[in-house]
Amino acid sequence: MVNTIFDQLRQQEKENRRFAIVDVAEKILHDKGLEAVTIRNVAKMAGLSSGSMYMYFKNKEELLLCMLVQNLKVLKKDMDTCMDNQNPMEAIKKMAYHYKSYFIRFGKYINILSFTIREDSGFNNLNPEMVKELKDILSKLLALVQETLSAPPMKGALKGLPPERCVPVLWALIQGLVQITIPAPTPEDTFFDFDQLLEDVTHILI
Amino acid sequence: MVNTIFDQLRQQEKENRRFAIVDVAEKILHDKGLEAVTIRNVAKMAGLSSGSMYMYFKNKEELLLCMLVQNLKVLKKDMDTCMDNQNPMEAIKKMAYHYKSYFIRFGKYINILSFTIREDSGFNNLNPEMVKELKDILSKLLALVQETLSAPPMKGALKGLPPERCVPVLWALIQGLVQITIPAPTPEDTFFDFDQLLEDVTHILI
Amino acid sequence: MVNTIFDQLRQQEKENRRFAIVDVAEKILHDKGLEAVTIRNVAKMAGLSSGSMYMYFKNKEELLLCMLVQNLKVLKKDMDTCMDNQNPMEAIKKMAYHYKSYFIRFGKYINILSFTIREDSGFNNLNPEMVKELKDILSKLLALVQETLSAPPMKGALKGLPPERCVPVLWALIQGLVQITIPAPTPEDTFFDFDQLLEDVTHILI
Amino acid sequence: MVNTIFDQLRQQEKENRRFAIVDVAEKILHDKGLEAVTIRNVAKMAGLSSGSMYMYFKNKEELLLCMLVQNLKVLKKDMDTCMDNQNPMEAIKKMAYHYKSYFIRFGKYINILSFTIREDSGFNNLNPEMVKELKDILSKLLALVQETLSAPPMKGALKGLPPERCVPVLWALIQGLVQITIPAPTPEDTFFDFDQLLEDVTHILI
DNA sequence: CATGAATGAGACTTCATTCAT
DNA sequence: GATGAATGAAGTCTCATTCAT
Repeated sequence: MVNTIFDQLRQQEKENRRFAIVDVAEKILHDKGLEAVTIRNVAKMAGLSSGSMYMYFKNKEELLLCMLVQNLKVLKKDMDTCMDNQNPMEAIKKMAYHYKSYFIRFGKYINILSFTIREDSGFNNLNPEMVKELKDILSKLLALVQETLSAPPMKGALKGLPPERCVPVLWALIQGLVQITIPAPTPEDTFFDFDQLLEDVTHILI
Repeated sequence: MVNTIFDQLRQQEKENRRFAIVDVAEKILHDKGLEAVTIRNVAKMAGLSSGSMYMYFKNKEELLLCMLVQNLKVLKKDMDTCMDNQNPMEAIKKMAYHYKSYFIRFGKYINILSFTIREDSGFNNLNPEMVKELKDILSKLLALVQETLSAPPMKGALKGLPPERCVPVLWALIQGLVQITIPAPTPEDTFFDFDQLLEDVTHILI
Repeated sequence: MVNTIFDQLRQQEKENRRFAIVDVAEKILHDKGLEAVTIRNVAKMAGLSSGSMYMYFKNKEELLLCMLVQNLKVLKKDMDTCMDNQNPMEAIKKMAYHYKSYFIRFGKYINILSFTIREDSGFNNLNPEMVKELKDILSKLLALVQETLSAPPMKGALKGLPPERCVPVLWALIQGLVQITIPAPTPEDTFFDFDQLLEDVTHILI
Repeated sequence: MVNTIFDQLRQQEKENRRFAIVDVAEKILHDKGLEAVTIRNVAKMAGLSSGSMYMYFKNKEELLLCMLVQNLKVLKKDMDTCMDNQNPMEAIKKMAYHYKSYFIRFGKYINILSFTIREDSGFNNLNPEMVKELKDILSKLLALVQETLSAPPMKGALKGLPPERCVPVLWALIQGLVQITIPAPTPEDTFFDFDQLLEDVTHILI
């Protein structure tokens, strides 16, 4: 009931530890793939017992969702910085880079759709609040892109298509672009080059 | 030692059974999701013992890879039919539909990247021959698209970009397009509409 | 060392809190079943930390034992009120109702035998004092029944069997009666009807 | 499809092993109590891996249900032998003994009601066929008692109460009787004596 | 060839209990 | 006194894979 200063501290500490755990989980995700992201592994790497994991996350799904949200927040923040740019085309290119970074860091392993479109794929135990938070961030991201596309120099660039219809076009493009240019560990397995492709795309778009 | 007619028959039979098993696996994949694709489930549905599965596939991974190859073959065949089309733009739209179909049927569950870029994520035991076959089909697919883009009416359409550079642009676009328009079970969760988006994209491209 | 007035107060307060906790535990027991009666759940519902539970109960077993004792006390009190009744047969019927109430409230979930006959089944860490208290109440309950059976109108009712031998007969009957008439959630699964059965039993007895 | 002789053998063997496992489980139940009846413990004692337990039982609940059914079958068989008896009162006494034996062996630990009245108490995953079998045996048992009570010498014994209403009275009596005379490990903790009580009850009943 | 019983590691999760603060 | 974070053992269950028959 009483919200003592101590409670606040505790709350803060808990939040920090959640961050730390998510960081560890992300490292495992990146180093060994999604299958290696088990409660046990994460706990061990984070230096706690697997039982303790459940103090910070209701279950494994929540941990994953947390990772996604955290990554999206970073992405959002990165994208925000692009807004200052005078040249919207430049802004969009930068956004593409940020999305690439996000994708390689996280999106490559877990698709955002798994959470928003839950269907049956095992995500049923999620904290509704967190799901809401997720959808919020998503909306804001889309709004950001739309805003960029509505800026004067960009307006009408895409053959006069209204900005709200440009957004999905752009997103699809960037999403696909990033995906097919994911760098393989051995260069000869990497199909396409991101920078070249991005150049070509912007060339076509305007 | 001797390559009798019998050996050939056996070989052929084996191949047929592999097909049959893969079909079953695919049905399970689509009906119940990736998690339900277990060796046991597939074996039971196919009417053989789980032990026998290992006569046809070295591993579970190989089964999955086989599924991918089989699906890519279908995609390839579907795409081939688009070539006849007089109008390259129409051809490309049709290709997009075929890709969508492939994606919903298979690509949605298992990303091609998991196999080509193996890295770590658990695919280490693959038959190199099959991996080679996979890459072959992939190349052919890309060649097909490129061919379409090189046809006279299309030539120079994308702001004069040479066809080999148009291919990835197009692929990225379609890949992303399909991905972000995946229909959710509840309509209100489906973010964008495939047909609308496809319209807009083609409008912009030419 | 010195038994100050403060110590007494503390003692009293501790006792009160024990009561409160047991009440909470009972509510959980009835609402969600025995499995939900965990130290954590009880603590949370009672508004204290799980660690603090151990200030009031040596361990979980003791909490359960405490619940039993408290319920038996209520049963005893309820039964006491039956004594006033002029008609012993009526008194006995009322007792049966009280026992039924006790059974549905508590006995159904935790059998008294688990505590008195400890043997093995996990109850080894009990406070001997409490076990003694439990046995005391039990004795008093039996004495009560015997007293009722010794009252003039009842005397000799059960074919002249001496009261002390009637007690177990009666108890067995009531215990069994209550048990086999426990109401199932769906009426068609409830085997027998308590009231009817009670009628029949009394009809036979006298 | 084809029901070969081999399949039959296998079926039989599987059945036998189920029996064996149930036996082991029962031993554990009796020796260490219900809480000790874990899949792990049973598997270890039976000499298999815990994973293998799931070849024989869909889940833990099914194992328990199986134990119950098996025990009820024995009880039923035992009770059948009582029918020959010329004297129905003797038959009933013998039934009581058999029930006692069943109760000490099994009923004491797991109440039949837990299965038939499932409510929420954790039994939700049961094989409906087995539940049906359970209810069948139960019905037959009750029918048996009723038949005994309908035999001429018994007819009208219980103050003319019709046999179908005598059944629950009797069952309640025996159930309660057995329950309150359960022998404690230390004699001084055993409240009442079964034989004495049974004598008294029959004395009263007729 | 084919079978399916068996394995054993490992997944998630819960909970009574302890202990530094 | 009180707290609640942390533990660690134990629970149920699944699954790819092997191997005697």
